[in-house]
Amino acid sequence: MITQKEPGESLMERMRAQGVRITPQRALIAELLENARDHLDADSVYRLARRTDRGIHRATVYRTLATLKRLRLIDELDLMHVEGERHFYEVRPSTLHIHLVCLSCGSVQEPEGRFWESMKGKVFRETGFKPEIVRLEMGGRCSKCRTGKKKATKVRGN
Amino acid sequence: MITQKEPGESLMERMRAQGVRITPQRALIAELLENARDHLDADSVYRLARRTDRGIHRATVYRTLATLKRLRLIDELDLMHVEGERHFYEVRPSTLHIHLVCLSCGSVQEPEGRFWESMKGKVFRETGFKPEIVRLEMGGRCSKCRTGKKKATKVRGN
DNA sequence: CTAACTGCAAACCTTTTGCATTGAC
DNA sequence: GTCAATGCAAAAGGTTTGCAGTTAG
Repeated sequence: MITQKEPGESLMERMRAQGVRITPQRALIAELLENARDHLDADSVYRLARRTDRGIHRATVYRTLATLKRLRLIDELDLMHVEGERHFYEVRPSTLHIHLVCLSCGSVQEPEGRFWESMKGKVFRETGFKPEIVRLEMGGRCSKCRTGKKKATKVRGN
Repeated sequence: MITQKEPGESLMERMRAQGVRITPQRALIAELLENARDHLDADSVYRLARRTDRGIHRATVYRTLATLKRLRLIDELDLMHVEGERHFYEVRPSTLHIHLVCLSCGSVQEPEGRFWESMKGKVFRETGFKPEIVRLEMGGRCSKCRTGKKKATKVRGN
């Protein structure tokens, strides 16, 4: 769901365009992030990367994620901490979307739309604050968990 | 700024109403959270609490914050991690507001308004997801930092 | 009185850092 | 060839937990 390929360049091409030195490790991490079916946290990236490169080090993963974040090529998410204190990452999407995290089953929905996009302009017009990064996460109950059994599978506080 | 007193009961009264055992430590922590002028993180709560109760323990602070969070009496914020990985807390406000975190100076604005409140209904109507906790944080540049000197005081990635 | 809470200390988990070596451009 | 990135290991930072003693209701 998070992998609607950007029309433009790949993450690696954009890294190169930003003047970042392309190492095999970075290329691998970029590819993993782009092809991920779910949101990955640092440890997931590390374990996936090790399938291809046995020697890759955790520190390299962290450093690469930090670089990508600094270049605004990926966004960092907390997903309401339903899964502990990990941070998750996604390739920065072209249109703003929000994350609906079900506190019962842990599923994450990502509705898109003009409505969310309009928030940035509204904030700027009303406060003079120029938003660059938007993180909108809602915790609650997805329709399945609400209509189905009341007993939640995996209730989390926040 | 975050202390517009709720019309209803105090945080401690609401804890009691929820069946939580009121200890001096919990009463103290609740009072600190309610009277805080800024957003507090766990360590700030701990240090403030120690001014009154020398013997209070960090673990008690963490456990009380977790309890309040579970009861939905306080909300947890990350404030875009401009200050590291700490979590900040605020007494759950009656009206939804958003947090605008300046990546240059670290200031936090909290505009309120119907617009943000309307997001919950919109999400529910369009997706069937019932939002309980909303966390909307934007990172960017506040008007001062944009109009003033271009060199930021304290630039942070995200 | 008793279940729930506290203080304590140790563990835990994720992330960061200094340094010598390796490698991209 | 040179500067930047990697692997390594150690430390940092923030949070959690098991346990024995204490206390609110």
